[in-house]
Amino acid sequence: MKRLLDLISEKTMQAFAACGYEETYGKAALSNRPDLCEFQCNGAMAAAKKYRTAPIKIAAAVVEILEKDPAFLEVTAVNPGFINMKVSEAFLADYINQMRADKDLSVEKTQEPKKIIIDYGGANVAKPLHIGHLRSAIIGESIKRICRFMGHEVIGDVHLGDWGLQMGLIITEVRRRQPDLPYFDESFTGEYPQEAPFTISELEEIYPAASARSKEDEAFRAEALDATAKLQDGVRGYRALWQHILNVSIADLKKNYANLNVEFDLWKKESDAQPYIPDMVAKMKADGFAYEDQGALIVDVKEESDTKEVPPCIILKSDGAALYATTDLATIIERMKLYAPDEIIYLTDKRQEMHFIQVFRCARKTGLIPAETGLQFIGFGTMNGKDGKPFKTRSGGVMRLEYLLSDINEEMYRKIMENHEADPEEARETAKLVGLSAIKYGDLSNQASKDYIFDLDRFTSFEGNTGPYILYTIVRIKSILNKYRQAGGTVGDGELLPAANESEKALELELVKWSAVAAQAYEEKAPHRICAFIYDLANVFNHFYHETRILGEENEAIKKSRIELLELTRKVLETAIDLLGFEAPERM
RNA sequence: GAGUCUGUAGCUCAGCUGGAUAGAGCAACGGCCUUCUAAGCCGUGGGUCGGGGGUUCGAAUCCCUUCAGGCUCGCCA
Repeated sequence: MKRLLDLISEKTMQAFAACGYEETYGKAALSNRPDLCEFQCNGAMAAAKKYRTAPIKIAAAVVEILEKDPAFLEVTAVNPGFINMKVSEAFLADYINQMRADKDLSVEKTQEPKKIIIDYGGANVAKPLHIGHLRSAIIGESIKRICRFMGHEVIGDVHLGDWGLQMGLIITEVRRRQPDLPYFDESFTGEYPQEAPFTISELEEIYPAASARSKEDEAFRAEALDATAKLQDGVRGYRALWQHILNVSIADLKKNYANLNVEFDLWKKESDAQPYIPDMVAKMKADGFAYEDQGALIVDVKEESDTKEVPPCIILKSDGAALYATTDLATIIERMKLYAPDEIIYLTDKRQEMHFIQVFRCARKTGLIPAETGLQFIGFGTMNGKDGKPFKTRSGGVMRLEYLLSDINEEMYRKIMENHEADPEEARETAKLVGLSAIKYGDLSNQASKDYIFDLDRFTSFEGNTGPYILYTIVRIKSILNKYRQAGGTVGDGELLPAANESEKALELELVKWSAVAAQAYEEKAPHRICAFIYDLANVFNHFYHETRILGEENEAIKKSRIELLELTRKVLETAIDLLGFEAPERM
């Protein structure tokens, strides 16, 4: 379905052409002066130079043609050469009716669906999710949903870190504590127990303990390195223990991500890529890309046009071990083999940008990936505390996500109960939805690439530009629609009449922007565009709500029309927040 | 040192493919609940868009320069 702005542009461009000017000068735009007009065209100023004519004369000639079009309520030429337009209420209502009838609410889905893998989340096995994992999960989930909404086939992959020294450390610590377990008995040939020898809380305590010990105790560290090597070599007992660690961790991670309304299609992990490494390395060597330098195996990825030093991509350390880049490259091979995506998007902290530049260049240079397959890195900024420094708890540690969420839920619950009487059970559910909206909207309303201040008090205050404000607006709408239904009314089968007042027209004009906003959010992979839009939409709606009687309207046709306008507003808002990864309750 | 990102109201942020008077929220102050949820609405005050120069009819937006801060710069992830 064509956008309203494009329909208007067609008219202005035709008018420019009819006056003898190049039609590209006639491109229309949204007004930046809503007090003067709804749409504007500034092409007369640009055309003036080429045609050596006063811009106001050009504008006046164009206006003369546009005035005859019933789509416009008002078209004026203003000095020095602006063309200001207001559309007619009937034209607008007609467009909105078409939008209501459109299954995608006017959003143009892609003509060429791509298969896209999004690698986000950044979770590690055996380590609890903490604040540092929040942005990747929230932004990644939203971008995944936006891509999917635009018609692409999207695969979200959490891609767990499960293969480094961390695993050796845990295994060694478990051995230190429970040396008699069969996993450590090399002569053991029977079936290992089904039950893991630790719970998730124990596991979460084991890793930091092991990490600390390895820094003090040389022998322990050596043992952990040895355990890591043995695990990677496939020693049976260590593999079995590792599998327990995975199982226990993944179950816990799934629960935590579910609480965030984050859902992965794939739970792949670093270890899955390991089988691809030997052949990959051999091929890079054979093709002459990889060579030894200072003991390490590297691939040069410098390019002529570089303005800065791009260090070579290290494939193998001087001790022969694989590292981050190796695993990422092997993962690309695995993904191409298993899924053949058209594009892979990586979402991590922006400080990893150089690493991905190296990996991407290396993958292209060595032919791991065809030229037409896209590789995109999206880096997000740091979450800082109110002091502008990386967010820490009062005691200086990193805060676990679980605690953060339960703190927020508790605070929301308290506020709900304080505001009005509510059923405690329903209030708990509502608190979860509202709390999640607070935290997600707080993050997503900022540009992802910038650092941002994580201010819990502000996010949970539910005043102003916040998630709860958006939800409140939706709840107001739902409440009216429910009352209308309870009184025997039906929703979705009516016609929108031309707007009867300014605030109603303003609401319609805002709704019309949805298609362009969704497209831009997708193009830029920018959820904050959606936030900005729904905040505007909520504002315009609340203004309308305040000015206009809906259920109290006596004229039935007008009442029905307004109900339909509310229903469309609700649909757009709920579609939009779904793309941000949260949802609205029925009441709050 | 090189590269890169950021700098907009007291605070937190939009706007940056050039357009008319730079927008929100918070905080401050003042109104609006017998009427569809006041988690709301309306209003007041608050800015040389870090500084300087340039391009343009027109610059927060593009170019140059300068200052301040963050981040990155071969065997961590």
